[in-house]
Amino acid sequence: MAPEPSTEPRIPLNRDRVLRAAVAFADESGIGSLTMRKFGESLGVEAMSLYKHVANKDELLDGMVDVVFSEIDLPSAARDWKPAMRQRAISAREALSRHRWAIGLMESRTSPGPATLRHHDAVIGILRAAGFSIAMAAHAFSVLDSYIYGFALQEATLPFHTAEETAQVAQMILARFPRDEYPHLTALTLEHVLQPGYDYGNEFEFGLELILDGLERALVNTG
Amino acid sequence: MAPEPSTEPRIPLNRDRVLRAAVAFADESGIGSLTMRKFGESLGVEAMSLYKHVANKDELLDGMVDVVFSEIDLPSAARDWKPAMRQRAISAREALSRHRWAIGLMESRTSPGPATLRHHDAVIGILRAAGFSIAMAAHAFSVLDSYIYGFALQEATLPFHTAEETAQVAQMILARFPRDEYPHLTALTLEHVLQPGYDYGNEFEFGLELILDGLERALVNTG
DNA sequence: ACCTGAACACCGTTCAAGT
DNA sequence: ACCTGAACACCGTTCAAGT
Repeated sequence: MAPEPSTEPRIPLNRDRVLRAAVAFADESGIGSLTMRKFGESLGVEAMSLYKHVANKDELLDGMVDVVFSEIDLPSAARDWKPAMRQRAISAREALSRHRWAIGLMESRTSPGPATLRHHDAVIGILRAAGFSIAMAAHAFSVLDSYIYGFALQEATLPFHTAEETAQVAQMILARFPRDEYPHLTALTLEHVLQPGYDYGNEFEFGLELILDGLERALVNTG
Repeated sequence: MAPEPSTEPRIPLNRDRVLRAAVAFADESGIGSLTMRKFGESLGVEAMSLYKHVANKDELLDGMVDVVFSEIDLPSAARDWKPAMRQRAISAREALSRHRWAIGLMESRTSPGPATLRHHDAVIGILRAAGFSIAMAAHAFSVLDSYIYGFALQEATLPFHTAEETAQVAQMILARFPRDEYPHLTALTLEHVLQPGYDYGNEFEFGLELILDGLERALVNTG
């Protein structure tokens, strides 16, 4: 009853809309500027109205991480386990790269949301169907997710994201200490990182294939 | 409260002492309770006195992470690359496990401290001496560190750290949804996680050996 | 029954006033 | 020249008062 005045095309908020708006806000302004007041203002509501949809800020942050997880492709059960795991790893990295604040939130996260649980369930299901024992499926899950999250964390930590920024930052760091204090780090920076076309993101696939090959070997040897 | 007795010799603060005290404070009370005021109070000084030793709170957090890195064993150049990398990985995990707040801080970290740089330099040096090409040393560095950090992140994220907590939390999560909603996750939890003696930390070595073996293979094949 | 402005108990950081 | 209490501009969250 009591319909909204149609002159005001105000779409009512709900939990889902709040979470998606918060993700967009963090993408644009950084998680550090996401305060209940400023975020509320961006939606045209008072901060206190947000508490209608989330119990508190922690729950908002939990929900945001779950939105990011929902963007990760569920691994396809129609494919062999290896391409399925490869695709979901790449998809996970892309999602965490689109929302760089997400990985830093995971440490303080209290409880996994439905998208997270659904994703974990699908991964375990595919590994089990491929013949991994329960223990080996747990091993595989652990090493793959650790790698994905750790890589995302390193990418988020990098203070540069373009070639120019890379050069600038590397020069600045190198200039801060005598050249012979960290000789190997200096050499690797000069001869590798500062070479044209360098992009740390390209390192992801090397490690991913190394791990997938290792898991294949473990599956063949011991199930 | 509890004003310092003027008879007690007051050891003057310096940057190093402040950083170490902050690490101990975060270990005990959690990084969430580390405010400049409360931390200052724990040292018997006003919050403003801390700004004598660190420019701001961000610099304090940066310094704390560097203290954690300084606790990681530098990899020994006297050993073969594989045992050297294994030992430093285990040492890194232990340090990050002792100071669980540290991994969550890394994402917002602005610039690496001397302990971090020294550590990176030693790792690259050992890999190069073992015959890894520059590109392959960069690959190895990336996959090893991603794995270590990601594992630490997952461990810090786990809402349980003892067997009883594990059982409690698992039961609670399982109770939250119908048993057939996440069947594989449920099965793995019941048949693996809730079995006596389960400790997620034990998963670390499986992935570590898998990665070290993969790197050895890559070294033999391509340098 | 709902909404929200004001208030509360905090933050990090600045700075003028005091020694 | 140093130190620090008070102040400033924020926070997340509560709640009584108003509709």
